[in-house]
Amino acid sequence: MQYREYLPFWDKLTKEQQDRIAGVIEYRTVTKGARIHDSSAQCLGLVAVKSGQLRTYMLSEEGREITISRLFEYDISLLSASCVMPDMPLNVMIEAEKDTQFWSIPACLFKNLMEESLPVASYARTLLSSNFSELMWLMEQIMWKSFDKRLAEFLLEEANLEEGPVLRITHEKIAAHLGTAREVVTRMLRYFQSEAMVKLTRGAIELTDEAKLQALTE
Amino acid sequence: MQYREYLPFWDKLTKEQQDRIAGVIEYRTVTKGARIHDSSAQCLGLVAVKSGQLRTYMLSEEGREITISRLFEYDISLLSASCVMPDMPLNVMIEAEKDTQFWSIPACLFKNLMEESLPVASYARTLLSSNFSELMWLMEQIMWKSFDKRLAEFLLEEANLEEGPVLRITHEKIAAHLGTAREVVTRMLRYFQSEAMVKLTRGAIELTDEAKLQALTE
DNA sequence: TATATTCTGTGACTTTCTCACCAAAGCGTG
DNA sequence: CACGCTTTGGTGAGAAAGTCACAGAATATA
Repeated sequence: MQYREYLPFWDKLTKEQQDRIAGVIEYRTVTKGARIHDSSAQCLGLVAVKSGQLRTYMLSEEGREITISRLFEYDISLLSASCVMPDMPLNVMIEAEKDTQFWSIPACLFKNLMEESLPVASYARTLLSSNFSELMWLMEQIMWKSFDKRLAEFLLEEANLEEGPVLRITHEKIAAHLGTAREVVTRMLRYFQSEAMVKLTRGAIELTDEAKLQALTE
Repeated sequence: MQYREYLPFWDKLTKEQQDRIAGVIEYRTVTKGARIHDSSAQCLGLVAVKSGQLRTYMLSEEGREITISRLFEYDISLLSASCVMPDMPLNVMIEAEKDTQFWSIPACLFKNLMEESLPVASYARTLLSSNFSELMWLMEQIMWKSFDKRLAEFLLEEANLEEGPVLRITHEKIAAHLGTAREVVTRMLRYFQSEAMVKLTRGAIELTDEAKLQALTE
């Protein structure tokens, strides 16, 4: 029942609408690494994260990935509802970066709600608009920033999430986040190490000079 | 007054709302090459194209460009209204690729309409969702497709627009559309010519083997 | 015609990506 | 522990794409 607080538009719904949600909303627990949505499967609908961490990403035919966005507690994603949106089939996948608990509202119900409730339509519009901005930002990064800057930024971000200077992540994963090849990450990290910005060990990266990394991003 | 037919949500508005639009809607005529919106200037709001052709694009600090979308008759864009959308300042520019006539509704009015009219909110949501899809598609192109395929696709698209196999466009412009450097375009075009797919002359490109270009894109 | 401007062509170099392969570290089982 | 297996990281060679500098050709303009 506590899902109300995770749905910002809840209070703006009629009793009847709330009941409809209550009737079909699903609560799920997934473990780290689980893939909870792919473009082939039927639509998951709206996803509201209760705890943990999800990652949305694009997947190429050759198996290359790039992270589009990351979802934390109280975040909501409509990407998985893209099937009710017009036209193009988006190759968006969602997987759990940590053990995660979330609710999902089937796409068809949410679509109906958007069509009959102004607050829901507004909320969806705001969300989409913010997703759009973020995608534009990502595109700017990819198009116009050199890889050393992008990697430095990623490492700092990651350190922030982990709340410590030691990241337990493989080069492979980093490559998937940034949409490049593992070798490229390895080589750049070695360069960072030679400049004393990081210390590399198997499966972990320790940031030894965050200021220097920060300087690099600018 | 004929702008009604260019605003798909017009019939769903109240008389009062229609009057408010009528009071502030602007009709403008611009000539080819004109820049009608940049991220610095105040918001243009919603743009509805009556005739001609507009191009929305991103601009990097170094002056590099990449085309995000192209707008033709009956197309509507909210990009220029991004200021009313949350957060990030988008570096989106709009310029006229041909002499163009369009209407614009100020962002603040449109924002109000979205908040009070379900059909308008719905329409905006649909538009945003479709913009998002297109941006995702563009990103896939950039990330996973080699440049020869992207260029071939662009040439064919352009030939379609011009309704003829002779494109009057410079390498520089193509580079701006595709987000790359002019030299890269020149070299690839020379390669296409050596393969008898195009014939190059100053300021123009003739497609001499569209089938072969088509084959390249797949 | 003379001059300026725009457009295209090219070589040399850097960055990023790809491919192929190898080595080291950890894991599980007998 | 010893053995093989899997995961992770390292590296060279070469291709693709972007950068820089400059030059020549075509066109516009004076």
